[in-house]
Amino acid sequence: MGRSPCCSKEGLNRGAWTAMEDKILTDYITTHGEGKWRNLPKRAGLKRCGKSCRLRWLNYLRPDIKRGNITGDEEELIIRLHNLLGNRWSLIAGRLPGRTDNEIKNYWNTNIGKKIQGGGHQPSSTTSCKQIILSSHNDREKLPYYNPTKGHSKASHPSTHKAAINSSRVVRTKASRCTKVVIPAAQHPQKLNHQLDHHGHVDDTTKPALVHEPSVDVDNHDRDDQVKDDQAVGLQVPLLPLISSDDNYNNSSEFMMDLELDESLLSDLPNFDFLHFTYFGNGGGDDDHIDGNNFDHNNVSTTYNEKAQLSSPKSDDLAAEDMMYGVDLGSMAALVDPEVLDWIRD
DNA sequence: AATGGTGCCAACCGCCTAATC
DNA sequence: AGATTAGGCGGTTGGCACCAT
Repeated sequence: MGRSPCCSKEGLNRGAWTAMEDKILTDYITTHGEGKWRNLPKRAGLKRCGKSCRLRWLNYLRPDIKRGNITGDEEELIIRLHNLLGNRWSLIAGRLPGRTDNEIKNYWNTNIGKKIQGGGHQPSSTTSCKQIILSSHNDREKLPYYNPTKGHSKASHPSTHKAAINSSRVVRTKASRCTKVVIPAAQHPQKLNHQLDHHGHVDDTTKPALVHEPSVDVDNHDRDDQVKDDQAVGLQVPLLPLISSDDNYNNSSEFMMDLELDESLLSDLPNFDFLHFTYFGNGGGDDDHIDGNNFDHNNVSTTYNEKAQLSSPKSDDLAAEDMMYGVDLGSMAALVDPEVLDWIRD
């Protein structure tokens, strides 16, 4: 019944990989391709667990991996995505071609977290981490962040912040297969004019954000395949969705789709505190400022909920119909595409 | 030069979900 | 349908390098 065991851990090598092991693994995968990790060690002649082989390949040996020198743009992107997704390192890594989830996780724990904790962060680019985070969550700085200066003290380790993160306004996602296709609102071409190029800058020539094929497992889908898929359908892969004040809330569906919103994420929407989820904007105080190089916005600080209330009013019956999980879908209309709402109602 | 503290990162651990039988 | 496992993920840790004293 079921599958046979992955591997016996007895007699297997552990710890750091040798150059010879790396070569064997690389040669084998170059010849036979990825996957079948369970049988790979035996076939390749490695005394390693398949799981270990997979990890070594994905995090270190893949030819397309960029190592070290995380740029300021990448750092900003990591911060923004982490702000939205929390410790979903694989999702964050999926938006940073050539970067691994492990690398981003390590970078966060050793660099960004410390900078934020210190409060005096000045990243390699012009925008501070703190500014980026405070721009959307002015109270986020109250959360305890990992302080690496204490080494591996459990008292200061990120794991102790799970509760804080889980209780924060991070959108929680789950790894699951996307079974619905949501066509972005292409009828609003002006909304598609602002995408970030791979340097985090606005690219007015960018094509629409991608909508994945329905059978694609967006969470587990390999990011390189994802990029290939994106390119295959002639779409540029935006590294980060951009909400502009010009677009107002109307492009929120693309915003969510670009973050690979699936059913599970939608199911988490009721837990999302829209009331306090403010737009990134460059108006207001210092802490509410985003570098204009990346966000050329007007002074926007209206919350999604406020936007929703400004949107089309609904009758009581409709309002009742639209209540789901205690959330007014009418209010959510400001956040998601109408077609998405229809689908949720179904 | 020796020692201790700290930072960094590769690798392991344990859990979860989908796949398989 | 239920049991079992592979693959994937985030959390955690061991060990090396670097630096200060």
